[in-house]
Amino acid sequence: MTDTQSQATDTTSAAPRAVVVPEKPALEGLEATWSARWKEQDTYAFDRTQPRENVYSIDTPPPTVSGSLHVGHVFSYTHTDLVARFQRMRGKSVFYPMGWDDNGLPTERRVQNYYGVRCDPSLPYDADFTPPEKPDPKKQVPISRPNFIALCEELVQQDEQVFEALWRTLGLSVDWKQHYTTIGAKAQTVSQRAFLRNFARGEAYLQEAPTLWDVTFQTAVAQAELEAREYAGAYYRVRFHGRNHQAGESASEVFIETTRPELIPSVVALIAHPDDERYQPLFGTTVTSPVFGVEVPVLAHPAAEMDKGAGIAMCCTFGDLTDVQWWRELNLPVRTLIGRDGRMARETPDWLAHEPAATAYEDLKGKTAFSAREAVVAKLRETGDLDGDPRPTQRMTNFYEKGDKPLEIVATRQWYIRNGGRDADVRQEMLDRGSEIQWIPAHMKHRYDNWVGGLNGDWLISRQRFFGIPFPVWYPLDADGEPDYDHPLLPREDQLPIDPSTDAPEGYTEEQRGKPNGFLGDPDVMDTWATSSLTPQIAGGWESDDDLWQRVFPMDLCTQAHDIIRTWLFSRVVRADFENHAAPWSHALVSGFILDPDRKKMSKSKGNVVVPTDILDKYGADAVRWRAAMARPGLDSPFDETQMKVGRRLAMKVLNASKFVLGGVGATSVNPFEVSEPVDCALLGKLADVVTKATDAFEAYDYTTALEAAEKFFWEFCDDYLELVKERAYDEEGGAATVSARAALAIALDVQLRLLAPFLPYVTEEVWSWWQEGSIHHATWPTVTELGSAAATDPTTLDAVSAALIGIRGAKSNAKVSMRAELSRVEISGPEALVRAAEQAEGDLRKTGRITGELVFRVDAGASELSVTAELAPVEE
RNA sequence: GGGCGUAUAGCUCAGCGGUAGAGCACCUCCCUUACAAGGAGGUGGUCGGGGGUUCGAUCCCCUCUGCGCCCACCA
Repeated sequence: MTDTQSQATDTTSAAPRAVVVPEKPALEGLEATWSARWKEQDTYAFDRTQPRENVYSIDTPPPTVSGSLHVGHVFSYTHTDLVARFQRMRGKSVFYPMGWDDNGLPTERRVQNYYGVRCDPSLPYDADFTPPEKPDPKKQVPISRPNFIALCEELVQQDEQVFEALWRTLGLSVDWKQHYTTIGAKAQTVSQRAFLRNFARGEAYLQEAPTLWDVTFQTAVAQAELEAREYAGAYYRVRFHGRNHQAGESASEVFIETTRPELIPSVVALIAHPDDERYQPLFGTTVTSPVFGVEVPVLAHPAAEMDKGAGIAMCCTFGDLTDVQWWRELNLPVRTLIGRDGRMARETPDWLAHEPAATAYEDLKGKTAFSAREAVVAKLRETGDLDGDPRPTQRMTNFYEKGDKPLEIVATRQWYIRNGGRDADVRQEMLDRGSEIQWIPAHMKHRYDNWVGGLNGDWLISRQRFFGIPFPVWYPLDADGEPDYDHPLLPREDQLPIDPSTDAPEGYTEEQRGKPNGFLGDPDVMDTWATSSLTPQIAGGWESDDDLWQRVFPMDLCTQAHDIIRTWLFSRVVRADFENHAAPWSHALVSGFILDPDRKKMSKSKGNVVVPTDILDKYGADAVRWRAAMARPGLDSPFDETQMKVGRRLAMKVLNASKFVLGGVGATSVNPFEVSEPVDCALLGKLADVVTKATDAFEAYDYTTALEAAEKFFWEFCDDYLELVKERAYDEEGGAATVSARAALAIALDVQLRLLAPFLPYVTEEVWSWWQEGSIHHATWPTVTELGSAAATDPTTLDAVSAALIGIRGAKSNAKVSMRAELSRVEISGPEALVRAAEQAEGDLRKTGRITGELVFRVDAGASELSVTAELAPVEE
């Protein structure tokens, strides 16, 4: 323990402290003052000398720095911080790093818009390049890949400073020395090392296969990045022609329904369900496609649904994922027409080389899917093979979550990591790992199980982009200059990080790049998730700082909102399972979303985003944190600005009440032995219950209940107890009763500040600095023991006294007189226990209620609660 | 279509076997030397509908309905 800690916890010392209470305490400026002080004093530094059992380690989501933060982020990150601060006060050395996700497509897009450039990898590096002064989004300047990367790195640094400033203002107790970025050297080394190991163990593999492809960004995307959206389309009923076969009675034509007639030239089969009576005669025969006259078989497969469309489907390579399944399971040929740019092949493919296909295809060359559709439909009308009018439909279509055109399926060579999508054993392993984690709230585990159970393929990690971590892989070229993908060349781990586009593999020289018998660097980069799936390893010093790693891994907590369970959370489980044979953390805390007041998700496109800096400026960090803490784990919560005011009022009240206790009354002695009066003991008894409740709640990650308990007590402390003992505490003559009140006030304040410190780090730190040494954030979390024997007092005494006081105030309020009005007679009646309890505070009630006449306590055996009647003293004219 | 969650005062939410709670809003009053970006007091709900279990249900079970989210769905 440090010096500051032992001083702060020295609550039995009665020695007077130098107390400096400001004349007019204010919330304004607290963030600037204290966040600077925390930075300067390294208040939240991780003490890495502590053994694992004294460490609490946290894996936080690295925010996408090229994106913008909204209140939802602020709330979710606050939730993590609440737990971090609680654990720190409980005596744990908290490992709380922060990373920036600066890698990947979002940064590329931001750079393109910000500077008005685009990456053209075919261009040479230009050392003198400066971006255009006025970026023109319509005329982006093409620049080389190294120039482009340089701009990415530059902009990302600016963005990161803005983010760090925001997090510091919010008061996140991050240890900024434990900081990382997903494009940084540390992340590159870890990503490449983990990849090499996955490859060596067979968990990562290269495969040419149909892949979901975004034609705008021209990159492959993973299942986890899909988003199903409504998309307008139409059903076209199209005739295929039967061939002359021996069963002369069978249909000479068959109709299919399709929403993508432009794919007719790439049809490879018609497929119906094996049990479908209607198509039994056709199985094993062939039909020819309309317009193009290509002959294809009619096949049976159970994935065909009888009640969908015409019950018989056209299988094209590739229109959708069912096509991929049929292609794979029925061994169909590949007839790809739509290319990586989303356009139809510019050369006539061989299966369309004959007539009438060749002529028909001439018009489709190089067209987008959309215009090709129009062209094919026109031809179908000409030949009469379109039956009836197209029927409009809204259907769900897969999009890349960041894209705005439907995904195509293109056969490409990609890197995959096994995740259970194709292997029941691996899948079960991942489900088992999920069961090792304690989910908060518990039902979020269903999301995880649901996702893992529904995987339909391995995890595609390669992206055909630029600003990302390269694959540490080269391929040897044969005598013809063709790459041998089956025998990749790999670096040693001690050479990492490497860039295969600038580094040459061992045994080769740079001159051999791209030459026959030379080598080729893998041109792709890893997807961001392939790196952020390793945040525990990156932050925790895996394979680079074993001492640290042993102290922090597996981690205690990961936090995230529920939308990234399928991506970030799951992918970290996969990586840690393969590499470390462990779940990466013991607890997963899942935050809900902050919705707009209409309960819609906030999004930039809807224009309903609340900018965090605005509300931080307006209400202060403590108020915003208070509101965040009111959102329980996993529950979505609508944003309501008026609630910030409530948090602000609490923060303000802490300042004022503290000023009164410390400055006004001058109560600073926190010696529990001085507390002797029954009411004062009852206060501490009640406080003991609050401490227990808040502690239990926090240990169960229920920060909201911990806050509610502390806050409720605090308001009662201010409104009732403080009012009640004010006069006695002020009492100039002193005496045991005064000493008792002052000690109770000081102890209660001391404890309450610590209970509130995780939520309101600024005001509590400010007040702490008036009378205590060191930071409150290193003070120990309150315990019942420190309250002394008074902790055992029955708190109902205080409740009875409060009820009497409220009754007295109620009488005045009903009479519409000032609280200062004097009372000539007051009678407090009710059940014996309550009356006797209230009677113990007779002096306090008399003074506080300004009772000048008689104060009668009368037992009314029939009553269930206290009642108060009061007579006003005559007012002098 | 599958899964999960949710339905309590005008709003945001607690409660979860014993005839309803908080904060905000609203109404009334009070400038009481900690606090007027305050304080005191008060109005306000057949706890989504229907069944069932129980001496008793907002709380447990079944069912229906609404809302939200996740997944699947391109014939």
